[in-house]
Amino acid sequence: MAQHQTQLDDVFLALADPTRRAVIARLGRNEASVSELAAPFEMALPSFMKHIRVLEDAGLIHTSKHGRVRTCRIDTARLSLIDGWLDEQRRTWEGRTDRLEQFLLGAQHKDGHR
Amino acid sequence: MAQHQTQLDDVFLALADPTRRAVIARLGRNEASVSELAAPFEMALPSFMKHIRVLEDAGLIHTSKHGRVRTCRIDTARLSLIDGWLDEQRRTWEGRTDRLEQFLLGAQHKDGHR
DNA sequence: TTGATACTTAGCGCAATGGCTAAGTGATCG
DNA sequence: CGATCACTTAGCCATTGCGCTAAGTATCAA
Repeated sequence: MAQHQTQLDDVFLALADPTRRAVIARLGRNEASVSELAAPFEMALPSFMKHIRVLEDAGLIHTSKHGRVRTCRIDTARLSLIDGWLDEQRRTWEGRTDRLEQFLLGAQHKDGHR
Repeated sequence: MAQHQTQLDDVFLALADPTRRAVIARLGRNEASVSELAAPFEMALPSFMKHIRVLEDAGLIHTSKHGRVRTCRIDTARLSLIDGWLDEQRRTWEGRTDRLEQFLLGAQHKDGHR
């Protein structure tokens, strides 16, 4: 729960960057090495590596090194964290609509409460 | 499309903070004034107002001022931007799975899947 | 008209982000 | 062995994020 909070922080923060979203989109197709992933971008490799690290810290990707090559894989489950949060919000505001309807239907008056 | 990118940047960034997610959750129930929204938090009002501004700039909420009270409302449509992006990713990696299955089924060899 | 209320503006401080270069490490190739 | 490749580490720098206080503005209430 408390952990859940900072997990969402990390996931949302990680996705708040076009480079990192592009990496996620790319890894959706298949796994890839760091340099394959970096190729489309103009930035220096150390800069790019920071993005990889951010994604990994957020749990959105996992990486492993074989020889001198680090291979990156997406963790699709982690993106579902967002689904969960979104669903929670939707339940809230759909509930709100229900109560609003009850209010509008039930109390033909002026003000019902608060 | 180009705009779409920075919109996602702003939305994800806005949600990468527990205070702001709490505000969104709260506004899911009903609209509220700034000071009503700020009440549960310990931070100073100017600090809190920055969060409101970030949410508004991201398009996640809209605000309007009547007298001295600024009222905030959620823009549920904006959260759907995220749904769109998530769906896009899912289509990508589900497509990947299909191709992987095709490969695995086409070439009956060693392992079935996973 | 005076005072309280509800922001609002301005500006400070510190930590984190996102870019860079330079130099290092450990494979792999010729 | 020596060169090359694929990162990796270290450190610098500018900008941004998120908190604060102090002071200002505009309502509204009495």
